[in-house]
Amino acid sequence: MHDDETSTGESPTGRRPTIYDIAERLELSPSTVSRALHKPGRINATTVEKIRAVADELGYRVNPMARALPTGMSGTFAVVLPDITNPVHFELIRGAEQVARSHGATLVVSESEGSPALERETIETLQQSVDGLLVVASRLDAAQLRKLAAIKPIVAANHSARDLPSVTPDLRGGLTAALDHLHELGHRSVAYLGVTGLAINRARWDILLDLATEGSMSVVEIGIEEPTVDGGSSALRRIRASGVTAVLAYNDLVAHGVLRAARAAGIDVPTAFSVVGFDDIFSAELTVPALTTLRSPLRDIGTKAMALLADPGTNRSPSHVVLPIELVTRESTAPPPPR
Amino acid sequence: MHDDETSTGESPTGRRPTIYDIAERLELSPSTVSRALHKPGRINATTVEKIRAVADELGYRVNPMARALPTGMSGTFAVVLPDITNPVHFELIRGAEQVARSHGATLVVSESEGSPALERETIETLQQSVDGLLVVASRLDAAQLRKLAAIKPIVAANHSARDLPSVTPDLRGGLTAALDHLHELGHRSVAYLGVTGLAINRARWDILLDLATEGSMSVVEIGIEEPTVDGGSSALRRIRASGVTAVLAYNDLVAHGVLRAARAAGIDVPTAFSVVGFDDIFSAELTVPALTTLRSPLRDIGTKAMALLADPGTNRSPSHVVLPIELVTRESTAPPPPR
DNA sequence: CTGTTAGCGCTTTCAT
DNA sequence: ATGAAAGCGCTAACAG
Repeated sequence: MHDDETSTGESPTGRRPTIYDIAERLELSPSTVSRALHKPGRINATTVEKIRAVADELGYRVNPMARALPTGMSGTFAVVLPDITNPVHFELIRGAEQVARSHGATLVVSESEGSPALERETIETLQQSVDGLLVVASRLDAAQLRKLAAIKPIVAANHSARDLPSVTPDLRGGLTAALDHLHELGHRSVAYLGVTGLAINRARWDILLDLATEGSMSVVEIGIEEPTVDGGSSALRRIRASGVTAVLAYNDLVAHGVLRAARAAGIDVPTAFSVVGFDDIFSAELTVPALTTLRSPLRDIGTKAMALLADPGTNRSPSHVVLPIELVTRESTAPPPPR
Repeated sequence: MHDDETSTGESPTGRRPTIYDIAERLELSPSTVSRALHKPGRINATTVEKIRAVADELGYRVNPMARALPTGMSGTFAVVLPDITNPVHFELIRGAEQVARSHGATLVVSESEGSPALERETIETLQQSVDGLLVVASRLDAAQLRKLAAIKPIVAANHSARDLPSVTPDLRGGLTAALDHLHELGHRSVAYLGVTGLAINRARWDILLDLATEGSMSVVEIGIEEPTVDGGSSALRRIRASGVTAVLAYNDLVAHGVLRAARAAGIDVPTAFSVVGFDDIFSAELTVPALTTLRSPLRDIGTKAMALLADPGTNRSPSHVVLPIELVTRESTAPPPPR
């Protein structure tokens, strides 16, 4: 059996060829090879040809490390986020990955486990080897981030940071739509299921407070520990005790948890109370009842944020991009029970 | 407002200090600093102290790039997978990330979009800057992978590759359990909803064929294009046409799709037919009916695979680790309809 | 225990 | 259009 049918015929040795190898082969200087490969136009067209030919005959690839040393540019960007397991982040990562790739860059993903200290540590370490960082749902405050950004550009995704470029969803718009929807259905008192201690949570709560004051809606906060399915489940008793007729969940995972707990307890949603999620992750339409949720433009946030980051013209100026949130009405919201 | 309360007092300049800066400050040689920081025991304890002190006074961090050049070790590993968006990969990535971190290494995640050519390209590029690769659900054949592995170690995760270390779930065991379960319920004909053209798919199908021959079960394959929710939905008509009373889905996403389509068509699962998923992603228990599924030890696969990869003693020897699969029985399976 | 020297692979003046 | 040489930050012999 012959299994040698590879396109690029790399040498059998375990060592990758360098520009020296190809320079030697052609009796040229390494600098010429370097230029031929990366500075179009500055070298005789026919020598470029030859160099190219030998390059892929040898299966040459530039060594990004070696390249990064003199230039200070690594061609890689990092995204650091609190929890890589949260489906919310995936579309964001994917958007970012796609844009990074279109710039010929690589993406590094790193998790900070929701710890500010670890987040800081991660950023400082990563800064040595990337051209910029995408910080998602940071647990660090604006001042710290600004200071870190002095070394390598940082753009904030999914949370705002005063002095940094940021890409965020239009929380106010989205929350308004959700509250209006609930109000139209007849609800007058809603609970917000938030994760205590997160900056983004505070922002939402503030807006909700504003909105409630404006409209004729009463709103209470029910704090949960973790933005997970289990976190949501654990809140059921308090939801029932609070007497609200609708709940706004921190995210879809939490909403899933509420649904699961309600179902387990024999409580029908949306008959007993309505549930609105946040994010519209893929499973939101698969539950029963299917989840009414605020669709956050995750993919676009990732795309936009990476575009800002990859462009030297924008990655330092604090431009705040705000993307619209859409209310997706499904089955988990209905008029409140008569009382 | 004073906002200077950072722990490590880094210099106001945008340039990170090097070992030269700290060597100069202490009138030592750079190599002493290098050793003090990374070769414990070889340097006078008190000088190490001083060096440490100056180091974090200056906010020093090693530059991994500079370090990688002479050593050939970058301290980063890559995981390349077909689709970063597939929840199946979440836990695997997370497991890998955790182990990588415990080795002080960074993880790069890269997507190949299911294209063999792009996968190859991605691997070759990444090889220059990582110490090893975790290739998940590869679309490349064993020969190609073996050849690529000549440069940097590759371990195969979630699919086997003859000459490479691999970590895979016990497909045969799992499928046996699923078929037994179905058989006990009274099913005698099942369809396998596979993604045509994937190596791992072929493996499953072969096992299924084996198993069907052994037991008294007839099995047909229904091919779908993509292992996604939509892919699953699109198969409903063919499932109904085939006359089978149970279906084994390629993964939970596909199963979700079948459930969704059935629900939309007013067909009740499991009354009309049973559905068994694969993987047990977090949303499997949230659907209605909750999904009976084969729980693949994703997290452990990630953990194990990265452990093999990070250990120079194991990352070249083709050890095949097989992890057990567990059948999780929920609501989507029941006796077949009487006929 | 510590200093000197050379180089990792590539880019980049400065020459020619 | 091409070459020579220096250097990016760090490590690794090889001396002392």
